[in-house]
Amino acid sequence: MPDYGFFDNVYDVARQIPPGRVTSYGAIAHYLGTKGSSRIVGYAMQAAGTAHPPVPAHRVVNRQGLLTAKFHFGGDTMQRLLEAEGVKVKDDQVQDFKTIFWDPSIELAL
DNA sequence: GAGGTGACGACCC
DNA sequence: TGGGTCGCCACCT
Repeated sequence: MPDYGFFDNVYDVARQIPPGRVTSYGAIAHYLGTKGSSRIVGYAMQAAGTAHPPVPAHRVVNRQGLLTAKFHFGGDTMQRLLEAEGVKVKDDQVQDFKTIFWDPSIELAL
């Protein structure tokens, strides 16, 4: 079996994010039990573009709901993807962030 | 084996 | 309220 590390764990959670919803790096890290590793989640997302199967990293934003990953996607690709799912984005910031916020520690806590 | 890096978060002033 | 600084832990070289 493959060496399932922290990255794969992050990918697994990110893939469970339903369309039209977004989550934060800290939320995923907290769900994994390592909230201090919020940076690791972001680092994992960097490799998410090369991960298989692909991970919807565009649904993951920072704690402020800001599209920090947008710079890595290149252009407005991230915003376009979110808007295509019904997520309203303005000024690189997710509108009604707390409303569409998807917390794995709650949704997957069952 | 050790050092450096990083798509963040929380604390301090 | 806003800006700046520190910490934090896994992956890569």
